Amino acid sequence: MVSLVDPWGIFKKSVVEVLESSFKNNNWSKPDKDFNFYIEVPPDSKLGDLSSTIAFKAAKILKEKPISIASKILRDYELNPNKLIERVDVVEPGYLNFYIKWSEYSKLVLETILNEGDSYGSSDVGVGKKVIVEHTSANPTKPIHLGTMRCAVLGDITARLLRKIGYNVEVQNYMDDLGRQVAVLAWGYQNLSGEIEKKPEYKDDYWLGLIYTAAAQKIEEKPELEESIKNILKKMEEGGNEYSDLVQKLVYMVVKGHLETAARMNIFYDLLIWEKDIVRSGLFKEALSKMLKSPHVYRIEEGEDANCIVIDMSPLGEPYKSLKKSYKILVRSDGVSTYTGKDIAFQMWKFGLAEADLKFRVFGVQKNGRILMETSQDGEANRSFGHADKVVNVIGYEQALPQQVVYQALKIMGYEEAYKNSYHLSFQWVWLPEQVAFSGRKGTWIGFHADAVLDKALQLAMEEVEKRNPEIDLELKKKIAEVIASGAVKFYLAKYSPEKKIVIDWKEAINFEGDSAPYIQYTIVRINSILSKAEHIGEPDYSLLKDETEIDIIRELSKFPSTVKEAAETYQYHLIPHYCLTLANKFNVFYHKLPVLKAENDALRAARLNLIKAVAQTLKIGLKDLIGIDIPVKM
RNA sequence: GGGCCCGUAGCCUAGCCAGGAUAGGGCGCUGGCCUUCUAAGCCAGAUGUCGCAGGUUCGAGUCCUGCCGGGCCCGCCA
Repeated sequence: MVSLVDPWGIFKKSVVEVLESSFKNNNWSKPDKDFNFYIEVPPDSKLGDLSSTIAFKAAKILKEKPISIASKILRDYELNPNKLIERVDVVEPGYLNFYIKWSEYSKLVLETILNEGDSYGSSDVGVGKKVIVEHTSANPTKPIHLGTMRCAVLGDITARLLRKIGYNVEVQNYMDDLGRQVAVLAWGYQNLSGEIEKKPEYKDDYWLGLIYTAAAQKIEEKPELEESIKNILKKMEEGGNEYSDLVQKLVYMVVKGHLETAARMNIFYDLLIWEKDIVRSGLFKEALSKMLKSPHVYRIEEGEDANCIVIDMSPLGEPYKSLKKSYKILVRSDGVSTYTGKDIAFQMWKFGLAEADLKFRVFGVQKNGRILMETSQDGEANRSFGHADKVVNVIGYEQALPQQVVYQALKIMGYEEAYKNSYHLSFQWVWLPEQVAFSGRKGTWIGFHADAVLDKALQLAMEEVEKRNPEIDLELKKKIAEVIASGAVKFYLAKYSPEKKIVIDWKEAINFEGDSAPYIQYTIVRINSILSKAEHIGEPDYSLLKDETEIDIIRELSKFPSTVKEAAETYQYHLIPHYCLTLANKFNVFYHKLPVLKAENDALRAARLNLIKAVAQTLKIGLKDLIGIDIPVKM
């Protein structure tokens, strides 16, 4: 970490100091210690860079008109001015508007950005702490569809953001290789792989997905096939037989496909976790023995749930949320753990509250060079996994209640820290046109799986590149088209807030104009093109950057560190795409208005060159480092 | 029956948690800008009962209550 300058934060602090000292001066008391002086960004920069509505709030308590309170604050300020503040205006009926002293601020902002380089926006919030981000966790029976991709994109950005603010991040992908669905896949592979031809262009996950869907439909039609599925499930549980080997082989084929798809969007993982290994590691048994130490976890002796081990949720109020009973069953009367039980145990493992006999080995090397590990019976113990200080689970919104139950259970059992540091990053699924849900069983995913969307985007991007840059060679064209296509799709999944349902709209998903990744990519390429023509940069005089388009850019640039921090700490990852769009737009407005290379004099030319360099650099951090979208060399 | 989420122009969306000054963008539509740094861009224009009704407040898209519409969840299943 080089340095951690947050210019906007510094300006805001200056404003707070002005208000604070005036309060002290007038002997006004603050209503509470978190009192924030109601500082906000005015609707128009003509009304200041920051403003405060404190006078309205204080008016009630002091029984004085807002305008007179504001005037008193202004008077105090004028006796003790701040070097970053140009002036303070009092506006009817009582606003206090603070204006930045740009001659000082521009220099601070631009020098900070150019000095810090790629670390601009970094901070030390998470230094020395580890966070686990679990995402994707798709059923390994079919290719990833756009909904799962949204999960992956969301998780990926979360991981990148948390890394940016200093956390040691471990990205996990949890695979259910024991469920009924994989048994159905295995049955299909044995009985239907003859009729569903594997065409050369099919990826394994796509082909097996077709088989899975066909098998699921067949089984639905002929319930008598249920017997075979049960048989396969039994064999899978026993392990060490032809069925368990087959399932492992098929699941590996599918997951490799998932990883390839994710890699197309620059999404990578640190650890694959197989449910089978969790079950065999004895994790649940160990966790359960710890759970039983809590007075709220006990065996029910009689009644309909006799012989079940449960956790009493009534300390949270009875009944908790919409649960029908005041307790949740952790172990069934037949001694088998429930999903809730397993989830609690796994969450405990993530925090290092249960160790179990989990072993790890190398799965492979990813496109970005990072090694991907997996759990395995044949691996070795490795204490570097798990033991997190904070856990983010990126899981669909429909699991809001079960996730809450898991976290609340930690609290009830006395793991207060683990409870406080568990976060369910919930998101709405992607819907097919006409509000049809993605379904593996029904096969509605076919044609809308992530690879298909990316392929279609690639084809359209290629046409665009062909049209706009016919002179460049084919290899480069392909490379550029790929970056544009995957960027467009990833950005589409990233720009909406997670609780909004996305109904697939091809025009929006594969959009190269407007609020899109290519718009930002184009802006960076455009700046790089100017910079490459600049040859020399003289001595800049930043105080010459006086045009409102230049000021707008500097103001926006300076907000980057605080935006990153806010996005990471409040999990509002879509703030980053929006930030990039806003900054790119401000640059483009400036670009059309003022010349850079042919600026009136050398000092201004140098200042503008550094200004646009700072824009390109910040956009690159936002787009490439935080959203994980590459920048083409040419567009 | 209970709980959670969403409802902002023809379509998509930001703003809502921490209430303030003319509700920001994008797509689409109309018109303009490539003999000066890449037009995947920029400028101008039209399009809004912020789901509805109350309430709190000097002030409500934002907070509270009720309702309407849409999605989801409430199992010894996974």
